Amino acid sequence: MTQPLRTSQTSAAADRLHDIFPLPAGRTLDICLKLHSAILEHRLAPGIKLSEDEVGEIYGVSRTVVRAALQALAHSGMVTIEKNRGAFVARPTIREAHEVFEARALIEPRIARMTAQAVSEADLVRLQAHIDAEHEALAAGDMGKALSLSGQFHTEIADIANHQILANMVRSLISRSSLIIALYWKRADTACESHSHHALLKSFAEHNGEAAEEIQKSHIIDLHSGLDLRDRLDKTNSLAEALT
Amino acid sequence: MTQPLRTSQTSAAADRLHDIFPLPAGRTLDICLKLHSAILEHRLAPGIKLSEDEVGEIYGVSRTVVRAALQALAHSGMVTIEKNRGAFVARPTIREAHEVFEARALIEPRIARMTAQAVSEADLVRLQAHIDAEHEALAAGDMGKALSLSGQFHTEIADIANHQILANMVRSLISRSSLIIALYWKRADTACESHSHHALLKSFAEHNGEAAEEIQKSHIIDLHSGLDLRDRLDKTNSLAEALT
DNA sequence: TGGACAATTATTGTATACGATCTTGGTTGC
DNA sequence: GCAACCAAGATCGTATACAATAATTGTCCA
Repeated sequence: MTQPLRTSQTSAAADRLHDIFPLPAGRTLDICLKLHSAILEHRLAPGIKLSEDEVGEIYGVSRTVVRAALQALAHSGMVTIEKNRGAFVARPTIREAHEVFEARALIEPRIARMTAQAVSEADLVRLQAHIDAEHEALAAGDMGKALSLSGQFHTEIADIANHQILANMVRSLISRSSLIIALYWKRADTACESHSHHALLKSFAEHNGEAAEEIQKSHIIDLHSGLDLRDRLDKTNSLAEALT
Repeated sequence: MTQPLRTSQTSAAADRLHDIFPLPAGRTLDICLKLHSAILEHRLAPGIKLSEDEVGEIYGVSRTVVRAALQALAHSGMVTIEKNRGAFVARPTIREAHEVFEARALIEPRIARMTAQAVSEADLVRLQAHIDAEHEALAAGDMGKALSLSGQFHTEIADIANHQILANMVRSLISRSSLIIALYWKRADTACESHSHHALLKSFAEHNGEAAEEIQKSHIIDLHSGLDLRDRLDKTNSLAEALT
């Protein structure tokens, strides 16, 4: 297909994102993707209010389209909508955080196995480039970008597996993981991550599904353990953290 | 909590359904649930057009709320929306059908294992009552109701497992399964199904997670094999099937 | 001075109106 | 007679206006 006009980020990743939002391409989808990437890049912190008027004015569209976009985001778990109160960037609870990573630990290893079977040479090259970019961002100290790329690595794997439904589940889980990491990440070093990704890629190159599954499982569990999910004041408003 | 006014069907099932649609309770949610159950009960066949004006007039609401409801249903995969053409009850492709049951075969056995651990006496009683109702419907020859109850049985199990994210995934998959069954079911006898459900319940009563996982896995695979997913004209409009 | 109540303000929920796009039926030219 | 084109109708996409609800702030009384 010819490259359609795309206003933001890498078109490859953006194109795949269409699958999450079952919206006929248009302004609504644009707003969706913009808010989505803003949240993924941690430019919109969890809990922030997304006023319809405000968002509409920023992007130059009516509340109607903003509403549709917010509802779409709500369905993917990135936004919560409260009746007569408005939409907010989601603040996953500790419990949700556990559930997300448990779900990932269930689904992604299976995906990895499928990917090891279906992967092509071009895919391997693309994944390697992704890892390089991740290293690069890490070396530059751009932690936010590194984490974002790390998530995209997982979604790319899911795409290669050629299983749309599981891939969309993974995508949704990874989006939520981004919010969870924004709230609960404790580990300073993400070096081990890159190592996992490299090992995973190696197993793909060897078409070793068993190994890929095992590596991915360990990797997810490792990520899970990298969160600080102790029961500190969970329901704290932004007020409390401003006063610490 | 006090029983809120609920316009349709059993409140227990309906209450849980709220989780699928992240909408603040209101007319939009009502329409969503009504269309949802209509589709699940096979009263709306796959492919049927859901005109905004038409639906709005039926339920006495504006197109605005109907639109929101249709978009919500689109997110859950029950409805497809085509730009400038409208919304239709989804027609899962053969590929999607495979994917749905593959995903179920991955997730539901794990859920079953968790349920075996978390199940209470009250849960067991409720599940048994569900099986009885299923037998009853089957004896009465009401195949549609039996299938609907069969699906609800799976969602109830997911609720007991106490894992919201996986439960919602299962709910979504089962909703789509209903559409798939409407399109591709070939097996005349569903007796084996009831047997599986009974065996599952027994493993729950014994808190035998291993057994529950294995039984559920076999059960899902069995359901999958009960579909006629040969490559007959897949993209057929309602026209072709009207001329057979 | 503290709390409860009431009016104001702001924001969302819903309906309606208008413009854009697609479908459909008829007409015209070849 | 056939195909292509054009116009009319219908449906969706979007914007705007009004109504309903919740948060806030100011005021009054104990």
